[in-house]
Amino acid sequence: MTISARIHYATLALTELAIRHPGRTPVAVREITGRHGIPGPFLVQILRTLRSAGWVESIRGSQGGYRLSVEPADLTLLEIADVVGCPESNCFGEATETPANQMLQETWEAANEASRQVLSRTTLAEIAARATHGEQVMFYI
Amino acid sequence: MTISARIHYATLALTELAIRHPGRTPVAVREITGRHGIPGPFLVQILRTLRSAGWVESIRGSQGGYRLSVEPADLTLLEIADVVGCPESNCFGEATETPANQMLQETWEAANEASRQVLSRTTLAEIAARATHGEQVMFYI
DNA sequence: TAGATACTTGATCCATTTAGTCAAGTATTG
DNA sequence: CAATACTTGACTAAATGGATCAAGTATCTA
Repeated sequence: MTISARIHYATLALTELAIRHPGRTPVAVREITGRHGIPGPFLVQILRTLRSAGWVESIRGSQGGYRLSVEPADLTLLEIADVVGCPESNCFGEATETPANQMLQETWEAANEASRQVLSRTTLAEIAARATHGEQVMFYI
Repeated sequence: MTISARIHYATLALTELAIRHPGRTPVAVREITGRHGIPGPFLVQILRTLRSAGWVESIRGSQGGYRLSVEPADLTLLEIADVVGCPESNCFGEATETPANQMLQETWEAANEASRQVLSRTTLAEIAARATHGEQVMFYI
């Protein structure tokens, strides 16, 4: 579970959309890239992935933008990382199946699973809630 | 904590040396690459790193090879991964310090720490012991 | 209906990392 | 002296991650 910039950006963007979720107003890409330091066209690429995952929907034309199409509480950081990140190919050492090899594979797997557990316990809603706390916007909702 | 082939190979090699540790006989590179499916010159490169970490010593000349210079029980998988793996640069998002950004950084860090915990709880000695069990060599020592 | 806004798509590029190789050299043993 | 085996440094090749561009399409507003 390496957290790439892609995963980080994706989560930031989703957080932004989650904060603006209640109103259901589309948020333009430029608004997201402006607030966080995300390179423009790169975010577009990431949003494409998020859309094909069914988590955001896009509205074209003027006044268009992106909008969350799932409940923030239903989306965990693990799911985001799995969809946006790379396929995770933890399968070396197929060649020789020595006991040492197998034992190690299991340990690597256990370590990986531990970090996945952590990510699966945090939802987008929690991130958004705590993020808005910091910005003192909580009280205006 | 991505487990690269480099880390996997390094641990396999150290395990091999740990098994042969009691006798203190040097083990040639070829013996290690033979038993596990490790590409020859690549392992040499890895062993160089292990030597500069002070974990193995090399004996030149005929009958030479590599030998463990630490106790297997004192070496954890985490230490191996840290020395052999890449430097781990988890520092994106320095640009904007939004609350969302900070929260995420903490969560990524927590996930990473969880997997490090797992790796820190397994020692080379345990791997070696269980590996020899499988090979039924335990009884001949 | 024109024009501005904003998403869509596909191709492309660059830098870094990872994996793996080669060759010339040095030390040790028998 | 010859065989064995480590030493060193440079080098290549493929994959991945990060990022950009340009031409196109849809929508709203004046």
